[in-house]
Amino acid sequence: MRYPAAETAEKHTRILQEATRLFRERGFSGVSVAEIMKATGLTHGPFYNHFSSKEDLMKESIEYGAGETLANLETASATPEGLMAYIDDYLSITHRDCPEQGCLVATLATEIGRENAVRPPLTRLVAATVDRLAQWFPRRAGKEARSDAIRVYASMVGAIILARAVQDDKLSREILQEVNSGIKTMLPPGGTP
Amino acid sequence: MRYPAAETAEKHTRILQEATRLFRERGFSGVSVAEIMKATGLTHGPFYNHFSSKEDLMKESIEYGAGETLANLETASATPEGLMAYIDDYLSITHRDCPEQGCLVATLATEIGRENAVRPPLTRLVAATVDRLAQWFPRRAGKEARSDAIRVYASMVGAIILARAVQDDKLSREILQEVNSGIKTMLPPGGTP
DNA sequence: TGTACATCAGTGAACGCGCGTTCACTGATGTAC
DNA sequence: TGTACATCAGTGAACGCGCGTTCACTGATGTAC
Repeated sequence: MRYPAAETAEKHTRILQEATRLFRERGFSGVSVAEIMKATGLTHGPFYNHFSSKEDLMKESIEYGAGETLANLETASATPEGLMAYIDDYLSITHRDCPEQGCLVATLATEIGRENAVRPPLTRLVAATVDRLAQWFPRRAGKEARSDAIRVYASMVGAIILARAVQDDKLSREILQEVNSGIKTMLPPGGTP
Repeated sequence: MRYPAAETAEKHTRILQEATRLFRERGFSGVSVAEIMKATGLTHGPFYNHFSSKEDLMKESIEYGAGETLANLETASATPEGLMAYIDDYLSITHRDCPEQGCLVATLATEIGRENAVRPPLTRLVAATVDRLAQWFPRRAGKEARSDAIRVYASMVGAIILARAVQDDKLSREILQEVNSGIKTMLPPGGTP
């Protein structure tokens, strides 16, 4: 049957939201189209009324998630305290244990191959994150702001991946804690950008 | 038909080698049992003469690869120059482009869930790598050797994952280069352990 | 040493299953008059 | 404003396919005598 136009647009967004959540939780190949549609309360048939393929959804999902991620980073990095809190959250036990609400680079980066529609939006997200972080490191003497931003970002991504992988809570917490305190020594001691 | 006992043992190893190579290249779920067996020159049937399940192979594969990885690290880190070269290799374009010969943590860490036979051997690999690297950072004043080792390892893993994910060769090389030079400033300037 | 037979890794067809995707059909909505 | 009809998102069965896994069978090897 025919549905109101507003409902249709809303359902498109709902599929994207559920897909983004599930992809972050279990990866692209760990989630089926039917499961995503079930999470939105629909059967799997109308999926192809909204997206041309699963890969198309993956791409749109990354774009959707990247937009949210960058908006959060933008807001958080408006103040020095905000950026500190952002890094604390990224390297928190909560982020480690709840990937479905967390960084999509950390969960999905290894799964995209050399030929994949998901690469361009993910590339833009990484580039934009580096650019934004670089605005926060101009103060340290003798260091390039952008170099520090890249080092900080790489260590954050590496830390959350290692912390999630190891089956040893003590080691896992140690990784998050040590990388966090390492980054804090690089941040300007209270200055504004 | 029956085969010589020596051949059987050798085939077990060959399956492990091919599986380890393919898993690193395309992840656990990206490689089928039939494909692994084909790579060893056999049909897929006798797989279950060697392993009880695919997950069992994944576990043995990580153990096999971890042994190789740690042996390489042990040899390389016998001298300061060796460790430098090890880090250069890890953050090289070759390692970025040839995951099938590279670090299995970088390729497989995100794919293991919370309930997975692969976690224990991977945890041992991470713990052993941190322990080994920590032997190289006792010289810097005012820093804990183990803290530095964790920061270095996390940034290496993060850097290779980001460098592989982005579809932008300039940014990709920049990530590898900046993380590399960042680590070099942490290494003792030529001392022995 | 020669013969008869049990062993068991490899063969390859087959299994059940879940996947991504398709499609004939439904029926309330939106539109034309 | 009321009526007739075209629209099209949702339904749910079905598709072809590749997956992990199983199994009856093969036949050279290793062993018992």
